[in-house]
Amino acid sequence: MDSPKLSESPVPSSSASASTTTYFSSPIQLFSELIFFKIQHFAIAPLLSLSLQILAVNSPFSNYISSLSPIKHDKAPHVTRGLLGLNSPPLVFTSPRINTLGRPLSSSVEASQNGEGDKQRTNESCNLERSVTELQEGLVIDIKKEDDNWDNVSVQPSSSSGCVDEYLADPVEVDCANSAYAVNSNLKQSNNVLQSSVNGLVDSENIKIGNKNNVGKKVDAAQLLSGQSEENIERKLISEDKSLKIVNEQGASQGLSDEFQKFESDTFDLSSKERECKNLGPQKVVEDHGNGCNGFLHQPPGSQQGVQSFEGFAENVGGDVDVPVHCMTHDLEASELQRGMSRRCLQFGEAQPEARANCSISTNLANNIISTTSLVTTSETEGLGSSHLDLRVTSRTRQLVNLSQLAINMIPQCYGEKSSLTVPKPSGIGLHLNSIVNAIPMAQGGSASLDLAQAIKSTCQSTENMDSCSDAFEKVSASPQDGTHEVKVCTIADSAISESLSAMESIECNMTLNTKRKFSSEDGDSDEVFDQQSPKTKRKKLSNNTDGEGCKRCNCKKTKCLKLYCDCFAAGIYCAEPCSCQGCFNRPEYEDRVLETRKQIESRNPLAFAPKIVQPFTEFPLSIREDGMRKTPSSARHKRGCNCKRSMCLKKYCECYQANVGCSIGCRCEGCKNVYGKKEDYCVTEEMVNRSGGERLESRVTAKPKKDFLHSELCDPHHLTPMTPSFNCSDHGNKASISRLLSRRCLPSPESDLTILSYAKSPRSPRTSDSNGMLLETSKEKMDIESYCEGISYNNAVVLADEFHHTPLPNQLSIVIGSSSSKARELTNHSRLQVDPRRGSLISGSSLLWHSSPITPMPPLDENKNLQGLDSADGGLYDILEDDMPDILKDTSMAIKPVKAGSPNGKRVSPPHNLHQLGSSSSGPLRSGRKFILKAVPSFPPLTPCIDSKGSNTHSRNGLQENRSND
DNA sequence: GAGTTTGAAACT
DNA sequence: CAGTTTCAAACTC
Repeated sequence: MDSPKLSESPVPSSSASASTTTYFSSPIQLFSELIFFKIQHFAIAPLLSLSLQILAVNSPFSNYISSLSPIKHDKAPHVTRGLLGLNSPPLVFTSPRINTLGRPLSSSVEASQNGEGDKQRTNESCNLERSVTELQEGLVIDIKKEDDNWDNVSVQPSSSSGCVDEYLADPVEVDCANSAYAVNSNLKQSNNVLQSSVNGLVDSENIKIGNKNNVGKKVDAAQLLSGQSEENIERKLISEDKSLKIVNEQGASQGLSDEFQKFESDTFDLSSKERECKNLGPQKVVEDHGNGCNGFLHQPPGSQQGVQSFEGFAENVGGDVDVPVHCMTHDLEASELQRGMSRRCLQFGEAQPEARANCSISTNLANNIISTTSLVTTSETEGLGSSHLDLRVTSRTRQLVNLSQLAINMIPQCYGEKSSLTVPKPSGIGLHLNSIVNAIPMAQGGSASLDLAQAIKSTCQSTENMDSCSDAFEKVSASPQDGTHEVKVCTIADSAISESLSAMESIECNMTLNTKRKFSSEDGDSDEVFDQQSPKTKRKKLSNNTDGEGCKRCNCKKTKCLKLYCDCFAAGIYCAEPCSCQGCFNRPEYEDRVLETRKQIESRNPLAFAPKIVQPFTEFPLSIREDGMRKTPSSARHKRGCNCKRSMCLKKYCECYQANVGCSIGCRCEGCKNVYGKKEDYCVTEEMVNRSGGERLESRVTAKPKKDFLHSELCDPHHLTPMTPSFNCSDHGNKASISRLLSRRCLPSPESDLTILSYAKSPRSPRTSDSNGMLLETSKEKMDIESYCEGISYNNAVVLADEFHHTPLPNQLSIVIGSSSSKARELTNHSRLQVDPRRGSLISGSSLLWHSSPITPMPPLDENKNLQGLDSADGGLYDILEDDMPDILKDTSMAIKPVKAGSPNGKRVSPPHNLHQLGSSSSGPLRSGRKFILKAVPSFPPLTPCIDSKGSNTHSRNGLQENRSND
């Protein structure tokens, strides 16, 4: 796809116009081609496009300058352009996808036309240095002029690059995902910078941001006024690029970008820029300018090596592109630039905490989400305090930059950032390994941070939520200051969550929570007050709140909320006002203690914080679904099973019943009468499945039901928890249970993040079918809501499926099956796998979500399989996606649909008789890319070990379960 | 609201 | 691993 587009765009053009260009005429063309090729395979096209743009920008810019004025002054603008070049990618981001390429291409074309390509770059780099000084003098005006010129030029190219736009769109997304690093720190600045850069560099057409011109100018002017060097500007531009990407993605998907940008621009511009500038030396800046886009791409380099994550990949791609380009002219410079970029990244990371205070859309949230998916270990989270960026980078690198990440990026950063600012503490939330907390800097009150993250998640999950997010952003933007921001953010997030949940019945609870939280946050030490409150009063509150039961909280008296007895602690969330606990240590103030305790518990039982409800792995395979075997009994089951003796699994004493799931083989209950499904029935159904279509699954995954559970868990630990909520909603009408699950586990708990899949699955269960249509709908809505964020989990699932399909069975299977012991590992593995394997697919998927990307088609197929498998018979996930999923998700869903709707034969989807077959069938043109990704996956150091461990764990568990069943 | 029941979690 | 104790939620009155 990309290549053709490129070929089109490159087609000749008059040098004077510079709009059209001979892309390939110059060596740059070769690079570009290579880049595109890579991009196509990896779905990293956006990055490549960015790099290309940078190159083009530099060259054309220099040309333009040379032509325009003898004065080096022009160079300065070039420098700015170089910066802009850096920005140019953002421009692409800013204008979602579309025109960015065109401009860069045009710029590149111009350069190529000049025939100087590399030379120009070198010249530009020199010019950049000059320009740095000049810019301070008042280059701004020049830049504007240049921008105008560029606009003219770019416009033409843009027109030519209709296809390119599509590419760009994807790249943007990818960039966003990749940019996660810088995003945090840069987002704030990036908005303004991007706007400015866009104004200068990008054509007005490309830029979709309404205020960009004004804002960007303001920013530039402000920077100049402030006396900051061009470096700052460049840095800003870089950051802007990232931020713009993110913003663009968001905006494209949901229009949040505008608000978000506004917010960011309002809050952050100068401070973050200044910070960045401080870190960067002028030389570095110059270098960066010289490389412009390259630098942007290079940002990740540090992570690239170690990380195999998508970002790393994208970065690598960018790096590759850059490298050749630089090699053309300045290898040394390129290396330096890369260094500079890496430095910037680090610096940004450092700066990020501060920036976070500004409440830019949070990469933090994204990180949190990602972390939830990736399951960053607590140890990782520990380091949060000082270096959020590092953690992020690592987590990100480990984690795959999936669509989920993109979605995460979409999530407002305000929360995390603010929290970080206000609270120096490391992300406290990380209570659950599974949970997002780890990655996020939860400086804020633990509960609040958790709530925010959750809220963000929820908001992100649903399109409606997106709206709420936007609203929240607006609100945040409205509140300028950090402290207030935090509170507001929390409230907003809560509100958003509540909104999303409202459909789910938990609204009331959320509202109360929100209000309480608001008060608490506003008041400052509400927690203390709350703690001080008598348990009775608390209980009253709880009872009031718990009318819907969504808001229930713990009432621990002796455990100090540091044991699994405490629902809050078990859910990985901090205790909050609703809790009536006494002597509670499950609070942000005692984060260290909480983390330690968690570690201890996890050391004993790695799955202690894993979701208890698991979707049987057997559902995963499509064949089963097609057969319809699995549809009947609710697939979701309690991971460990209950041990009821007197309640007959008909009361909430029974965890299975409480989770609205049927009992399974794993249960040791006596006289089971579980309404959702008796243990006996479950065994029967399992046998049926195994006999009929289960063979496939059995061959690879598991023949035994328990194993299925384990596998599902292992594969997607997150899946487990989520499932329950849906069930709750559907069947009993146990709003309480539902609300509880939703409020706690689904929303607040990190587990919930992953739940999407389970939710989707849950509908299948007969119970759900039995449940009222209303309930079902609500469950779907819930699923939808969460699904958005859970896109991550979704992606994970997809990845897993892809892995099954693509990778040689043994390894992948091992990965997928990965022992339950380390869910976090699994998650990380999955995420990684996703990233790597999916770069193509996932990215595409993400791109698809955000914008249709050329790559998407391929991934969907795999995803479809995965989804199908996940969805099982009902395809609840599918439905969910269709219903309320954001466009992005819808896109993915769309991709998925064909698979489901269509016969297994569906276009590219091969009938999934066996996982192997699926894997083989799934690949299409993208396949190569996927394979590539897969290869990359193994390279991830953490993955393999994790996988191995998982595999062993799973097996052990399976054995245990089997033993139990035998017993 | 107090007390009882229940089963998971923790401990030995 | 099994048995016991502890704990907090669920439930009953």
